[in-house]
Amino acid sequence: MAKENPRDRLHAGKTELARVNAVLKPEGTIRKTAELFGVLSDPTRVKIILALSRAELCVGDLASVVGASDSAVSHQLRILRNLGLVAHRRDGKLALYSLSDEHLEKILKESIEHVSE
Amino acid sequence: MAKENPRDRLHAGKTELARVNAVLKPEGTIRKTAELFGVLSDPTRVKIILALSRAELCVGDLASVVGASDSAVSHQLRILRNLGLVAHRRDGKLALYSLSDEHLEKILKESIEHVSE
DNA sequence: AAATCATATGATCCTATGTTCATATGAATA
DNA sequence: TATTCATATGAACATAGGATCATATGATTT
Repeated sequence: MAKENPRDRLHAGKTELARVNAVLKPEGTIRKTAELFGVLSDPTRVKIILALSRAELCVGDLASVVGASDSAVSHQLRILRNLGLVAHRRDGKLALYSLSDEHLEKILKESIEHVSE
Repeated sequence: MAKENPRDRLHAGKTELARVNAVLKPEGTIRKTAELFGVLSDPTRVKIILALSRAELCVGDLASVVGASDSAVSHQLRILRNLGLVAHRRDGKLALYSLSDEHLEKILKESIEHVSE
C-alpha cells in the first residue's frame, strides 16, 4: 500500500502549516496557560483575586465581600494556595491572605479592560 | 433587637474595605471576564485559537494540527462561533475559520508569555 | 443521480468542578 | 478549661463540560 502524502491530507499550504505548527510547538506552556485560565474561569475566584489585589484580607471578610460562604471561600483559597497564587499568614484567630503572583493580577486586570471596552 | 455594626462583623479597616468593594463593583464585567477565561481554559480551544492566529484554516486541518477529532473541533468551533470569537466562510466543501476578536489573541499571547517566564 | 468528501449536530457518557453540610482543628478569651 | 470565634477539611450532591459515536446536511466529483 502506498504511503500517504507527506502533508497527510491537509488543504492548507506548506508555509502556513509550518507557521501554525510553530505556534503550537510549546505544548507544555499551552497546557499550563489553559490551567491558569481555568483558575480565572470562576467568578468567585476572580473576585477573591481582585479583592486581594487591593488589600490583605481574612477568610471571613473575603466571604463577605465576594458574596459566598466562608466554607466555599476557604475551599477556593486552598486551590489558589496549592497553585502558589496566594500566600497566607496567621494573625491570632485570623488567616490573612494576599496575592503572591504579580502575573495573575496583571493578566486579570488587562483582560477586564478588554472585556469592558 | 439591636442593629448590626455598620460594617457587619468585618475585621478589615473601613478604607481597605472601600477599596475592595470598589474593585468588585463591576459585577457584570467580572462575570463576563470569567466566562472569557472559561473559553481559554481548555487546551484544545487554546490550540485552535493559536492556530487561527497564524492562518485561516479548515476544520480538518485544524483537527490535524491540534490533535483532536474533526467532530471535537467542530463542536469547539461552534462554541467559539456563538461567542463571536471566530468567523467562518465557505470555500467549496471547506469551511474556513479565522479569528474575529483581536482581544482574544492579545490576551492569550500575553498570558503565554507570563506563563513561560 | 450516486458516491464521496467535509462539516455539523444530537445523544450519550464520563469526568471535573463548585457548593453545601457536617465536622474537625486552631487560637483567643471568659 | 470550657466556650466561642475563625478557619480548614471531608463527604456528598448537583451541574457543567468535553469527547465520542452515530447520523445528518452541504457540496463537489464521477
